[in-house]
Amino acid sequence: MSNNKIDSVLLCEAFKALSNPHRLALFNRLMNCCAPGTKCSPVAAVRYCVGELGEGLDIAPSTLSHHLKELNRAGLVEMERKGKNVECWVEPARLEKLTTFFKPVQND
Amino acid sequence: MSNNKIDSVLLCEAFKALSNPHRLALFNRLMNCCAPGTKCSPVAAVRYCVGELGEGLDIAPSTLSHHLKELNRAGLVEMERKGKNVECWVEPARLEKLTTFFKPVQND
DNA sequence: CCTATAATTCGAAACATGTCGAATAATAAA
DNA sequence: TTTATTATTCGACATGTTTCGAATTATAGG
Repeated sequence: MSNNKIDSVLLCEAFKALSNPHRLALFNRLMNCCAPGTKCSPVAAVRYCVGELGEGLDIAPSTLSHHLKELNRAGLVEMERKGKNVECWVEPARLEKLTTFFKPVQND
Repeated sequence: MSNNKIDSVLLCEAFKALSNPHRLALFNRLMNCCAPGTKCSPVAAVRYCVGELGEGLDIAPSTLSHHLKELNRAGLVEMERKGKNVECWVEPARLEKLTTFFKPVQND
């Protein structure tokens, strides 16, 4: 099926990225981008800029930048400069990998 | 709905537990307990003992014990002594929490 | 009780991570 | 060009993590 060895390395890196409270909060903010009660596909994700994502988290800009870089390195978050800002959004493909990991094997 | 603050702490601890290659391998072994192509509910999980789980991982018994303890602390794995051995199995409730985290919010 | 097996605890060493402030880079606007 | 805004890089420090071997505990069987 799929290359299990490579997959587990990618998975491990994703989990490591999400293992920090600040990074989990940042990722969660990006993932649940829509108003509560509103349907929102992760593909059509809203693009926060770096500064907005850190609001209320009480961490230095340098620390925020570092965490976003980690999420990006892990393949969970994409980033693109847009003027003075840098926009961020969730990578749907990697998200899919994570969801399938926890599902029990089913063949029917 | 659910207490978001507590949930994120639990999630974070679970991700931290899975962020180590050895621990991810151990958890994966416990989760995919059934033969490939066989249906296997995580509820009716096979119970490996500690020593069996570490086979082929090339780590010291003390290290193995430490990692299992971490998985247990994170609420991912349950453990119970059975004679000389200690049996381990996946906690289905926590597994459910992880699967739902990645699902996009849907109200319809 | 003594021995063997399975697992855990403890202490130490090497290594990785989270955090900050200061300095730097990239862009926009006056 | 100069200034303001947004974000990143760098170096440093404190704290955590991973790993091992040695000692210890728990249990079963002679």
